[in-house]
Amino acid sequence: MTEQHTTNALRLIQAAEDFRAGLAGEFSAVHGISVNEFLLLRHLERAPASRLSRVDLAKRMHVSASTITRMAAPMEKTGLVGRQVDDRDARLVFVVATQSGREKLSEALETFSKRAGYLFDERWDEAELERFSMMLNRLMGGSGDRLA
Amino acid sequence: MTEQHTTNALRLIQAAEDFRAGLAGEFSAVHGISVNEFLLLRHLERAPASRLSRVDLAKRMHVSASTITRMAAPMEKTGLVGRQVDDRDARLVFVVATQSGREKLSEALETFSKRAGYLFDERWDEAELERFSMMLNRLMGGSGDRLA
DNA sequence: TCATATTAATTGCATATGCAATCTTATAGC
DNA sequence: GCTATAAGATTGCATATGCAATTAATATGA
Repeated sequence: MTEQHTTNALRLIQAAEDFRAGLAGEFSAVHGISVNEFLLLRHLERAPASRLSRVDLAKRMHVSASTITRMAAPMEKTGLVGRQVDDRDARLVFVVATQSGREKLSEALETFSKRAGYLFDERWDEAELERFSMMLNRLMGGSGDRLA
Repeated sequence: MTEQHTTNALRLIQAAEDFRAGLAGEFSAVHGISVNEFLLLRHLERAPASRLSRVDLAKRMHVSASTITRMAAPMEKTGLVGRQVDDRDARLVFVVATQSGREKLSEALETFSKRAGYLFDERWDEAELERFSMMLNRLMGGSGDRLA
């Protein structure tokens, strides 16, 4: 029934935004990065050689290529990411995670996990968590470029 | 286990953003509104008397009060919402849905439902949809101000 | 009742982001 | 090999948004 689909999609959006909003303040205060910067680092971590071209990142993050250019600039300054021009195709400029960037991601993931724990803990048993995970996995379809 | 919580939260964010990104283009092209404007109208629809103060809307949408002020202005111009100053407390300025705004929401909800259908249909049976709905409901906790 | 503190809304300024144009490099067709 | 086309990245300009300061109105307390 369409009604149930609609309700589920609305709740999906709201649950994600509620969680993300709570995360934003703590990330900024504790780690000095935005949620989007965290997600960028996470995408890099899950990519081969910890690097992605700007267009790849843009597609994965649902933002424009110019946004990636502008996000990467200050992250290069603070040493979280580096820049690598492809040897064969000089148009490609990879964003690559640095050691510092990997450490920052690791710290931020602890905060993330703590909040994820608040979100699920005490209310979910293991079977439910597993089922929920598989359901979300199905929602995301077959594209291999996932955060998790 | 923390690992499972983290995975679930990451997937929750990604699934929501994937869906929302697809929605954005069609909303803009077909209905001439942004996803945020759609959500604002939806919050109004679900509020008593189809109206909410700016601070209430801001809390529900996880944006600042100034953003609500600036979102409402063009929506007043195009007639989607009106403005009502409270009789007892002259500080309160309600954003109230107009007939035109309700119709716009109704049209946009059709697009939304269609895409929600793509998202779930063919892959989910009714029991799963119901279970997923309840799971998301639990995630959102007890606050009564929901989109669904 | 008056002074103080609090709350809602708005506005200035800074940042973030998208779109379109541009630049550079690579690919395709001949 | 040369020209036309396409793709990746960047930049200019417009819009969106948050934070802090401001203004208006209400609530609180002596």
